[in-house]
Amino acid sequence: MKQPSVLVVEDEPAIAELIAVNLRHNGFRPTLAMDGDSAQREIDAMLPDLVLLDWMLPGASGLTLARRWRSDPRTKAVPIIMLTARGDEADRVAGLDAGADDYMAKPFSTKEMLARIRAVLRRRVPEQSTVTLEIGQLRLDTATHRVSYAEQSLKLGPTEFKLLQYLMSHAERVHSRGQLLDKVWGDHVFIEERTVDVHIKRLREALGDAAAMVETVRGAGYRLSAQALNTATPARG
Amino acid sequence: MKQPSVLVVEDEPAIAELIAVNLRHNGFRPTLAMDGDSAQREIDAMLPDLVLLDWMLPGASGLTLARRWRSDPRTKAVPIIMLTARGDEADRVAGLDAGADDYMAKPFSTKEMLARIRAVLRRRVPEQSTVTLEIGQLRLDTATHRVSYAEQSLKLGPTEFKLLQYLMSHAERVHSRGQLLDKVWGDHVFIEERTVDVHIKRLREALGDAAAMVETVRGAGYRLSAQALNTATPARG
DNA sequence: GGGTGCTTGTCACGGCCTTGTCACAAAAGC
DNA sequence: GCTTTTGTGACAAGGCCGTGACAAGCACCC
Repeated sequence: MKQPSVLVVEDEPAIAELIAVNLRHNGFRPTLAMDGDSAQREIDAMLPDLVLLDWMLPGASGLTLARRWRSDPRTKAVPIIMLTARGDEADRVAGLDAGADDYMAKPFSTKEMLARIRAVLRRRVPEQSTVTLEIGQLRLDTATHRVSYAEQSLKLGPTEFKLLQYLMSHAERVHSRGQLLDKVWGDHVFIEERTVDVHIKRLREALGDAAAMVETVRGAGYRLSAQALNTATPARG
Repeated sequence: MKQPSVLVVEDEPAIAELIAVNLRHNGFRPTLAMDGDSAQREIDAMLPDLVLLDWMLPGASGLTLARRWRSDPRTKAVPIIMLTARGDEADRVAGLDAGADDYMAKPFSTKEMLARIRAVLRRRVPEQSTVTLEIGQLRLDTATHRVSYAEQSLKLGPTEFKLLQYLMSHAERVHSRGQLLDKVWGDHVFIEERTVDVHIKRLREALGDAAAMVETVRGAGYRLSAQALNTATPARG
């Protein structure tokens, strides 16, 4: 899951905004709802990956919402973390009973919030699939995070790894800088297109003998090709 | 696992017998214990594959037993399902805190009980499949809880042992901090991801010469590798 | 019961690596 | 020759990771 969406149901604007800022800053896409009705509308519009649900709400209480969502087949699987007032243990119990996956007592730290969110999300995601990509003598294994060329192990940084992974899974095809930014960096980032050039250079450095497999297509972008090695530099006239 | 053994700790004879009958009918081998002391004796005599533990017990309470078993290296890996009285949800929280893998509120259906038992057993399977793990010169024996490298015996703490056990049973593969938290600590805990780093450090200290086998994969997680010792510093660029 | 030692989770600090950007050099196309 | 596009070295900022310190929890022992 690249950018998990989180629906934050919280009526105090200050707290809601604080939560949202922290979520956004840590790779989540928060949506805000100030009361039960708008929360329901948000849920109807689009299922989030997770709900942060305040216990005390104007309109329908958090408990009611949790119960309703849990009984609806469409929303049943969405994890819910309840936010309860400090020391209000009875609420926690009722919250868990209503089907919440976890609870947090206010006030809570940003770290705790993120830890719990990640833990709850983690539970839903099955083991990542193990894929080995192979183009010519170039081999990339996502499970072991290893890259090798002609049995020789190569060392690349995180970004170069992702870049190569994308190029290998779409080999023999030209990708514009914009497309690479979308697919490798994510479709929300604002990064200079020329930065791709720099990472292509770093990738070529790391690839060593296999550097020639990364072809430049002038005016269009880059391409990974198995053919490139043979037709490296045809004789010049 | 052919016929998983289940220790049923329950003081009401009628309920205990009902559970036992259902278990036997569905391919399990139940053992009964009516109180905390006899439960402890059963555990001492033979490790079951799973424990069904009633919260209310004469003698040591279920909570105490769960805590004790979780802190003992020998019994730490045995999954525990707590049985709580209906409406006594505060107990659930405490039970999960004490390290229970799951809880069931009485009364529960046979179907639910079997489903939860199977789910918990499924989660633990990898640990019970192997007795002696061996990667390179590193050897780990789950039965005797001994670890050695090049015939040299090593001493590691409980958490480091479990961490190494998981890494060895999934060697050469990169595991994110989140995955390690799930598999080694359990998926009901809320622990800082950075805490994994600290235990990796402690594991490396304990491993001595074999420390290099524990590789850091920047931006991805950790990996146990037999090759790590040979390829000390692969050339870059 | 209180002390002692071990284990464990958290934090803060610091160092090293990664990364995005720029400026300029080199190459390609016209 | 001139313009456009791409390669590349340098660099500052930030992120990631290793590590020592510390406090809380717990078992064990007197």
